[in-house]
Amino acid sequence: MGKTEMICDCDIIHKDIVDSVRNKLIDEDVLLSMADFYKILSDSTRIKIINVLYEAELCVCDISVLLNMTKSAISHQLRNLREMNLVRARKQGKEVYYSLSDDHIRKVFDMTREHIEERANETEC
Amino acid sequence: MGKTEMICDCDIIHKDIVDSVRNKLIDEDVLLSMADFYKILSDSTRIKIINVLYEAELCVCDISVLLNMTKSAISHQLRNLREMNLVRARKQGKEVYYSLSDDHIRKVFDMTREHIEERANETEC
DNA sequence: TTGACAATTGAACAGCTATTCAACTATACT
DNA sequence: AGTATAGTTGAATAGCTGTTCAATTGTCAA
Repeated sequence: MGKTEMICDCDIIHKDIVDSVRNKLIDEDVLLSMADFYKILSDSTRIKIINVLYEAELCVCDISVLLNMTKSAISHQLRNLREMNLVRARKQGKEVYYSLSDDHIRKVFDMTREHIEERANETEC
Repeated sequence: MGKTEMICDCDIIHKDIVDSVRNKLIDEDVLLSMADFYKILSDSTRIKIINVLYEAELCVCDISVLLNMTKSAISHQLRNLREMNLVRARKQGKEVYYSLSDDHIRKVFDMTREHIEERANETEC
């Protein structure tokens, strides 16, 4: 019964609990998308870009100065953020201005920030 | 004035905007902690572990069966999750039972899930 | 048209990380 | 004590990813 191939070599599996949990699991595609969503925010350069765009619409040049990184490095990461629909681009003359694509990312950002700063206070003791 | 070393080679920097943004930026340590927080959730195996522990306290064996992965792989990732205080371990006899360490991770998980599923609906058209 | 510059792109490289494998620890049972 | 099993650990490997560098595109101005 169950999987044809069992990688695990255990005897003590709590069959009833395992079966119960299995029925409640989230669809794997959704889980993978969630992981991808977190992944895009898990890089220090990208989170810094989100942070500066949180405050204003900026061109690649401005972001480069604020982060003290090359335009190339910034441009590569902006591409990733754009592909995940976290930022949008607006071209005006030679420059391209970037901004956060919607308010959802702001909420996620705020929430995580609060979480981190709470944790920082907790560990003070 | 400004940084001693300028990596960026731009001329058109919007000095007023850049200065204004710079004053509002979040402390770098907090940003790095936020990135680390996202990083721990950005792996498919870890997010699956969170998902199963969301439903019940489980031993390593149970998790291995549910994810169809070796105990070693699961154990390595549980270690990462433990170090980030996302899960806690309770030893009972030979087995070690894992559970989510608090409700905060549940809220973050729920929120992201909603976000992903909304996005999935939007892109249906 | 020519020159200058903002921005993008692709290839290469270096650093990181998840899984595998084997060895090991700890606990329970006989 | 001896055996079996749950779980952990460290080293090695393979795959992924962020930055750099050089080349290129697109736009503006003379």
